[in-house]
Order: sequence, then C-alpha cells, then structure tokens
Amino acid sequence: MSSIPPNKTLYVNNLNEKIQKEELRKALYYLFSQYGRVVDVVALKTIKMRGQAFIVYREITEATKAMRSLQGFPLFDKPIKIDYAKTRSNKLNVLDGEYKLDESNTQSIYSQMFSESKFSQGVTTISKKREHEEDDQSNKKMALDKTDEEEENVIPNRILFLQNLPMDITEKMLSYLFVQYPGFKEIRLVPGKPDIAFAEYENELQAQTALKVLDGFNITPTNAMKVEFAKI
DNA sequence: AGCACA
Repeated sequence: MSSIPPNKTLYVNNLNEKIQKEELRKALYYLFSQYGRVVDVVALKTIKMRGQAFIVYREITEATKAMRSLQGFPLFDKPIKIDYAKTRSNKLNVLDGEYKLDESNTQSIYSQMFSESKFSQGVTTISKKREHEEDDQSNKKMALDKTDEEEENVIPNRILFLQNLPMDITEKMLSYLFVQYPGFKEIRLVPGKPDIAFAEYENELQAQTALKVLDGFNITPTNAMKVEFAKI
C-alpha cells in the first residue's frame, strides 16, 4: 500500500543488479511502453541507486495502468516492485517548456529545437550521460556508412522508415524536420514503439530527397536518426 | 534496501 500520491513517474526497484545499465534501460523502456508514452527512463548504477529505476510517462493514467499491470513482473528473473516516485522528474519540466513554446509560436519552436536549446538539450537525457565524446562520432558514422546488405534493401518507397529516435520525440518535432522537403504528407508514430516512426511523401522521388538529407541527422547530439525506405 | 536526473 503506497503512501505516495499518483504522479507521472514510477519508481521501480528490486531490479536485477547484474544487468548492464543500457540493456536494463532498454528492457524497461519496451516493457513500460506497452502502457503509454514513456518519455524517459533513468537508471543509475551508483551504490545508492543500483537496482532501481525511474520510468517517466506523459500521463498519470499511463503510469497507474503500468503499475497495476507490471507489479511483480519477472524481469531478468526478479519480480519488480513498482511505486510512484516521490519527486517530480526533471524531464517533465523540460517537456512542459517545449509544450508552451509549441502552443505559442510555430516558428520559434523550430529554431529552438534545432539550434541550441530545447530540442538538443532537453530531449537527450538518455544519452547525455555518455562518458566518451567519440560516441558522438561513431553514432553518426553508424547511421551514415551503410553496409552492403543495407544498400541492397533500398527499394525506393514514398514512405520512409525512421529509426533510433529519442524516446520522447513527438509527431510535431518530426514534422518540422520532414516538411522542409517537398511532397511531405504526414508523420506516423508507432504506438508502443517510441523509437521508430514513418514519414510519408507524395512520391518516391520526393521521399528519396528527404532521405538523402535526413539519414544520419543528429536529432540530438548523440542520437543520429536512421532513415530508410519502408519495406512495404 | 536503497527515491534521481537538473
């Protein structure tokens, strides 16, 4: 019986401490995404914080649903324990800032997002803890240097498949990016899979133009977006 | 068992 009032962030403990941080975050992210839009997962391996994590949702109702459904869920052989977090996650304040901006002025959110502030800083909580700067470079290269097999798969399609998106990406943010190229129709997010999306264009050629420019685009300093033609 | 990130 929890004494903490319901809020958007869940505190999860009794996690298997042998699991690597990134693997754990990813597992939690997918597990909890089933119940709503997860915008951040914070897991620290410090003495004090190991075996615990914070799952940040957009809505309290989503957090509540997840807590009910996943209470005691055996993750990496240990039943997880879930409660509401005691304090508000920083990420939520960042998100609120973006939302206000979004409401007030479309032009400014664009420059905010892709210049110095909100988009690049705020959205990057996931990766900002990286110790090595080179990760930046290698991420970018990974997305840009295609292997031979990937090259073969490239059958032009007016629908683009976007991968490696930050988990709190919005349809609006992606639209700002893709609408710059002619023929843009819409962005489609995928429920339960916040790191991928689709961008639709009028025709293959237009889609290809966007692909060429936006594949490998550093949507945050450490998340190079991968863009390929959808396989449909 | 342990409630953080800014």
